Amino acid sequence: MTQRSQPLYQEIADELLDEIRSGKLPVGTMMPTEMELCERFGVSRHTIREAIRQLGELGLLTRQAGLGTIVKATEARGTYPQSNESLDALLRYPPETALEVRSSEPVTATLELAKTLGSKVGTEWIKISGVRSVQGQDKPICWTDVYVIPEYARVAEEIGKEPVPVYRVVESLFGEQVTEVKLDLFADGVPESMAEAVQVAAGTPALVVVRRYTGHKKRVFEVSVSVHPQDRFTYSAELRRD
Amino acid sequence: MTQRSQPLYQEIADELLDEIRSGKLPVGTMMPTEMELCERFGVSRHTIREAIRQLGELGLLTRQAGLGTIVKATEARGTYPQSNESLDALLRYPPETALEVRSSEPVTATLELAKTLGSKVGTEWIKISGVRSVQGQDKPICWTDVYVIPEYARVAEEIGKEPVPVYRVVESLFGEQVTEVKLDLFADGVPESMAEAVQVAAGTPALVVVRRYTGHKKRVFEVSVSVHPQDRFTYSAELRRD
DNA sequence: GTATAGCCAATGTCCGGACGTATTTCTCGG
DNA sequence: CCGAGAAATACGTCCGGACATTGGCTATAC
Repeated sequence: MTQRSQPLYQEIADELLDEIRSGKLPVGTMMPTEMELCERFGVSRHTIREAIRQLGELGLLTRQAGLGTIVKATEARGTYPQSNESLDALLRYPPETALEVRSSEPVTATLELAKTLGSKVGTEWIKISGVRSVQGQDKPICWTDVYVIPEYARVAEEIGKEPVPVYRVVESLFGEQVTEVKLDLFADGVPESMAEAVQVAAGTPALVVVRRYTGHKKRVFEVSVSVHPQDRFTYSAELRRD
Repeated sequence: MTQRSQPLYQEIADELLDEIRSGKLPVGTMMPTEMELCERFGVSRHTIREAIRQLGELGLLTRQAGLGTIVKATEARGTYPQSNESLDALLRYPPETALEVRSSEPVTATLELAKTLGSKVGTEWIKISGVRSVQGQDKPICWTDVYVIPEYARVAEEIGKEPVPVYRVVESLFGEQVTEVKLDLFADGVPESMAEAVQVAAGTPALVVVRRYTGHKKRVFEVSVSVHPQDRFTYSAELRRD
């Protein structure tokens, strides 16, 4: 029976993939049912299920008992995963750096700040600001503004005691686990307000890294904005094909 | 039968996972055979295979016909995958942009260039330079220097004809498939040599994105260095816990 | 008009069986 | 003792069957 170079289920998966890619089975539409595919290919339900499973694992289909199988995408999902690393490493959080808190205060989100925070105008936050340094080095690697929800105001007292990221302090004090992080990197000039603290001239090119942390309560509970003057920090990533 | 909160195969997978984690089934050793597990748990081979498959998909086991099932790891791999996206999207390659080639020439890697390229001093490259623009917009979003190995010099003639990334042109002309990309992002000032082309003042803050492409021949075949003046490009990523 | 219950369709779980392919071990012959 | 072939072991593919769970639609009752 299996005298082919590929198993039957793989051949069927490939054929269905071609149909998805060609638009014959468009994104958003229902696939034929398992029974219809059994008839069409003249194979058992088991083989069809395995073929569908292959496509599902590629992220092309989603299946719902009672409803059916829906085409979700035309291309295999991230076949180029990030390397296997912890969240800290994935975020390229500067390792072994302590945040030296310079100020801590409640703020209300203006239009511009709301855009940065990804929150609504008028929302309340605790803003904790300071410089982050690598131990043993003269110049700070960045200025950081950390915004946390008022419920977690107490982290301000704990930050800086250990060289750990703020989200880990939140995690340990309040049990809020990170489920998602959104990351933005862009170029800007170092604002005058923080130039002296990081020991550069105002306007010096800087890499700005914004990290928005969402927890299991489905809300953004922390946003950090780090301003790295040029030559102090490089964000690096490695993407590998399986 | 299925009056439990979890399917049988999931319960068995969980139990086996506990044994792997506790060291009762150490990394590097053989798991019990399918038949042994059928007897032990009093279930069908199908159910055992599904349980094993779950652990296999987590990267904890590898299976070999004729040999058996080997414990490979004690922890599920990378629980913080990058979001499900194609390579283009993962690289945050500016979409629908065409590279307008301004120059193309052979270069020899100086010490500084070798550092950027991740290659040795003295190696030969073809340097293809130009601006990248979004169709319909006035200002280019970046200046790009693309370095390819001399073997792929011919891409210079093809670049810019379609709004596709250079590595895709290489792929289609020469069949070299990307297996790995290393990505660096840092801040710099726009050099005087490219300031006019991107319509900013020299020294303007810029996000510099270096992408190094390795192919299946295990060598870096392309390096691109894009200089994005401030306010023209943001690199964004989303990391989610499963 | 709305809510609820029932029915049907579609996927999910689990059983059993048979044969194919890969790997290792054992046996027999030179 | 060594090599070749056969047998045993273990996973991979594929078939068939049955029942459970999920989701949507339709009909009926209030």
